[in-house]
Amino acid sequence: MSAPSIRARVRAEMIEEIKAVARRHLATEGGNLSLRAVARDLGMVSSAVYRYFPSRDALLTVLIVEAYQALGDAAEAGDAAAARDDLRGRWLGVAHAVRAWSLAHPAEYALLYGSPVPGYAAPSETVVPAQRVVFALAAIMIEGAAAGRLAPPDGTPVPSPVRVDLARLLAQRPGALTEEQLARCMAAWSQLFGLVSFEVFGRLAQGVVEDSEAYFDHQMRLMADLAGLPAEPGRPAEPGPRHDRGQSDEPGQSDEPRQSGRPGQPDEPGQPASEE
Amino acid sequence: MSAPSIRARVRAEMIEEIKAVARRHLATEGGNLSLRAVARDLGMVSSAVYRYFPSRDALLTVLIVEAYQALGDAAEAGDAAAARDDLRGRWLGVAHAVRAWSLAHPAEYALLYGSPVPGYAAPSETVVPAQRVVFALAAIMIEGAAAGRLAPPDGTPVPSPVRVDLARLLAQRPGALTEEQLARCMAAWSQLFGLVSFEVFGRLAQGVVEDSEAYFDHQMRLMADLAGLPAEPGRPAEPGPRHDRGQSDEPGQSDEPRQSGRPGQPDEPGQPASEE
DNA sequence: CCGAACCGAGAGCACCGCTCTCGGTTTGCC
DNA sequence: GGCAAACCGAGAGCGGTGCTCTCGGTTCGG
Repeated sequence: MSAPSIRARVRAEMIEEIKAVARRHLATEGGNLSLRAVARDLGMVSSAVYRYFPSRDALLTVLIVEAYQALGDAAEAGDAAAARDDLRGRWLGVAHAVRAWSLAHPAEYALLYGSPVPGYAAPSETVVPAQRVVFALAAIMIEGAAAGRLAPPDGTPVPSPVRVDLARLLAQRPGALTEEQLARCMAAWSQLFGLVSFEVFGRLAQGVVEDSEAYFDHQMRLMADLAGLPAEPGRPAEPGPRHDRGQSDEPGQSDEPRQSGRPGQPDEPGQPASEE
Repeated sequence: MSAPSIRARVRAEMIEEIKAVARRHLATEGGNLSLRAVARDLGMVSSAVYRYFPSRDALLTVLIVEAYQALGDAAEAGDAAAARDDLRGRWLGVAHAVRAWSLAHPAEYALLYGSPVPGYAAPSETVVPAQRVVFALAAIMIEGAAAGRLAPPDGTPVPSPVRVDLARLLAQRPGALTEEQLARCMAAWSQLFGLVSFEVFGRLAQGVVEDSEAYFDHQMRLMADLAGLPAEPGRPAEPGPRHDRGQSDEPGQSDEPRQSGRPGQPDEPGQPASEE
């Protein structure tokens, strides 16, 4: 079944090689990918690259799509690393996985969530993979709601104009969330990327927050509280979110070096039992 | 008093003119400011611009600093527009002012909160003006705490490593906030810029959320709940943020259409840094 | 087997940030 | 008032960029 001719094979390999070198350049240099430099690294002349990608933006686009996929994979792996009924552990697993991937790939993260690149607008093939992270968060809440383990939202109710927008979203996907719960899910989602953007783009670590991983962990726990996720696995929802957490372990994290500063206890920063 | 010679005067005017044209280019074209194009618009040759700015990055830096000032001015004006004891109104005023300025100046916002530009690292003169927004939020909470009008935080307590970081921050500035409250303030801060980044960079309005201003308003109200801000002016804090008034629609509460896009009150973006 | 498709190299275009040199003007000091 | 020094704009030029086009050589498929 090797219908693909030799030429087609080397073409596919060449495309992969160009993407690999481009990704490497993106990692070492900044976000301004130079097509000529990539060609130079490959021992080609710049015009030869145009046999494989019609423009530099096209190259960037496929890198963006693949970066979305990698980020989505990491997020789902972070979810899968926790026990199914440990809703809060899964939530934090997704969040920490997103953060770890982003810190390990800052230039690609900037392509996804930084300023849009000058000319081009994110093409349509990016919208689906871009939704995987928020869907991962929503899935956890949906499961919790189905199991009756989500604390009922209190506080400001959703006003009508927002309610219709959210209801339209909810109608698209199966799952039983109220508009209040979906709004909280999206709050956690934007909070997650706000935090990661601050950290990746260096607008946080001006010596202000020393232990940025523990800070991030706490912030995402606040969002878990907001979402109504139970603090412990297997328990039904409690109206007042308590907090002494069960297993200390949990994240796993699959790939990505995680570079968490200090190893040994990669996640779950020291949360002392009651107080200090 | 005109000690500045004629030459110095025209030099200062020239600098202002260059900045103005650069800002215009930034608004019309994308974020990749072309120094040659700016020079062309001024009827100069590119090398002449180097008499006034040592490099393109230096030009960008002063634009960044002034953009921080303009954003800070807008945020503080948004705070000042509400009655002093209407803590929630001030909170929402700051948030909506930040959003309005950012939507009105997307390219400058991208300089401040998007991907860092390739080569240069934000110089030190940007850190102080960059803190004005979060300080505005913190000031509201501090006043609320001093008046005993902040609902006590519930949910996950701050773990010790984060506590020491936050305690160091609290020691720098006067004001009586607990670490829990400061953590919530910073949550609202990152949430605010996460939301604005999503909207300015177009990662939200894929037809998903129709009424993005109402959505933003509700999200920031959720953060106000999280911060413990009282729902109505002049009332003391309520322990449990209740909200019975079960009408499906908003309570009286002056629905807060805020500067809803409608002109006539073009907000205060633009506000060119009230001079020094 | 041979035309067609594909491929890499090279030259070239317009643009970029930036440097340097060269005359002309303004300034400030003696 | 004169004059050196500082300042200024124009121009040429360097190395870099994305991209186009042409030209030979290779491979594919009918």
